[in-house]
Amino acid sequence: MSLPHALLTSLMERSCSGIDLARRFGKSIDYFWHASHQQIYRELGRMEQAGWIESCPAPDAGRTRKRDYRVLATGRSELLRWIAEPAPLADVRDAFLIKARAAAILDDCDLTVELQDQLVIHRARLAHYREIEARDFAAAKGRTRDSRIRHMILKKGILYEEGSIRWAEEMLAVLKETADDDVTIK
Amino acid sequence: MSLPHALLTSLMERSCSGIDLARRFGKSIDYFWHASHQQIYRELGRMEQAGWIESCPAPDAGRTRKRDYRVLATGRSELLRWIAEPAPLADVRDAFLIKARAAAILDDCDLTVELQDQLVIHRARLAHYREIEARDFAAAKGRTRDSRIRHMILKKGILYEEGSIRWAEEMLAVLKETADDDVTIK
DNA sequence: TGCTCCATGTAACACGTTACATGATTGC
DNA sequence: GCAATCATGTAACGTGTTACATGGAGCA
Repeated sequence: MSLPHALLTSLMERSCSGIDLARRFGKSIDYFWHASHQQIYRELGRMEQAGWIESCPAPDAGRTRKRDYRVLATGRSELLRWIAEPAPLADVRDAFLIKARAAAILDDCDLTVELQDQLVIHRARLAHYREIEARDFAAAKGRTRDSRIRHMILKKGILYEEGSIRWAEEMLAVLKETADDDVTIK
Repeated sequence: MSLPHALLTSLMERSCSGIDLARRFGKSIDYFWHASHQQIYRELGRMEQAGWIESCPAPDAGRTRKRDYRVLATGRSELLRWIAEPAPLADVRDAFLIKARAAAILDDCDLTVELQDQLVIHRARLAHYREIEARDFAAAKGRTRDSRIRHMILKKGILYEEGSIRWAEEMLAVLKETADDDVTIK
């Protein structure tokens, strides 16, 4: 149950509307905690009910329903309470590894195309993260605690993409070398 | 919707009962696709309904309800169909990175204890994977396509644990160095 | 006027988790 | 005989996904 706390964190960094929150989520938190805009609106409603946040019409709302949300003291202490209790370890769901396992015993399936598509995406993401790193965390800037921690979060993403790329390349090599081996099902 | 296909794969490797499947899941597939035994039983029921698998009383059932499941031709072609269609990229959910982000702007929270607990677990898992690697994939053995692919799946786990450990150690160092910095909320 | 986009939702459903139920077997 | 364990479930609920609805704004 981490989504509300992710939203609290994001709103503490800066109060904003639901759609802005969804957009900021998509740009940064998304790669380690995905949420759709429907989920975010539902959770914002619950959190306002619970008294963790409050909302008012957004400055640029005009006659629309746009609202800005900000964290209340109750929400802040709820976040602190949640941080203090241990969280489950990171959960990974990788359908491709299921495919690899199936491909080990099945004939007639070629995973190289999908692997190459994945490589393109991983390389693009890595390049993107490196850009952010060069822009926001150049040596001279990364001195405050806040900046160094945010840099570490980015580094986790970089580490993950680098690992994915190295693995995909090695996997492609293995598939190529063993392409003509006999594969039979007993 | 990858769980049924993970189960099909596992059952193609070896037909067995629901509980055996759950146990084998827990030992190998679990780290990249977790499923509880309740989920597995529900899915086995659906798959039998769909005609992908069939079951008969297990040889060692005695008077119990224990049943063995095996994959039918329909299930095998469903698996092939699924492998051919592109799967979504691996999905990671890491609550600790949310905490890190919150800790960057909040005072009064210490993540070092939790990080150290994580390190213990990651190191144990890495040691366990390395044991399996030494036992099952020693140089001379890893020659068949099947064996090399299964080795690559294990290597993904090893890569992941190594990355987690390196990151956690660096993060601990950052938290230590910046422990007495001022943290204020604007 | 009609078309598209923006921002906020609703409804229905599939997936995943938690707690508990059942009947058989095993060990003391 | 009794408790613990094994194997298979059921029920209730919470989370996440998909498809669609609404009403205003911007533009031709």
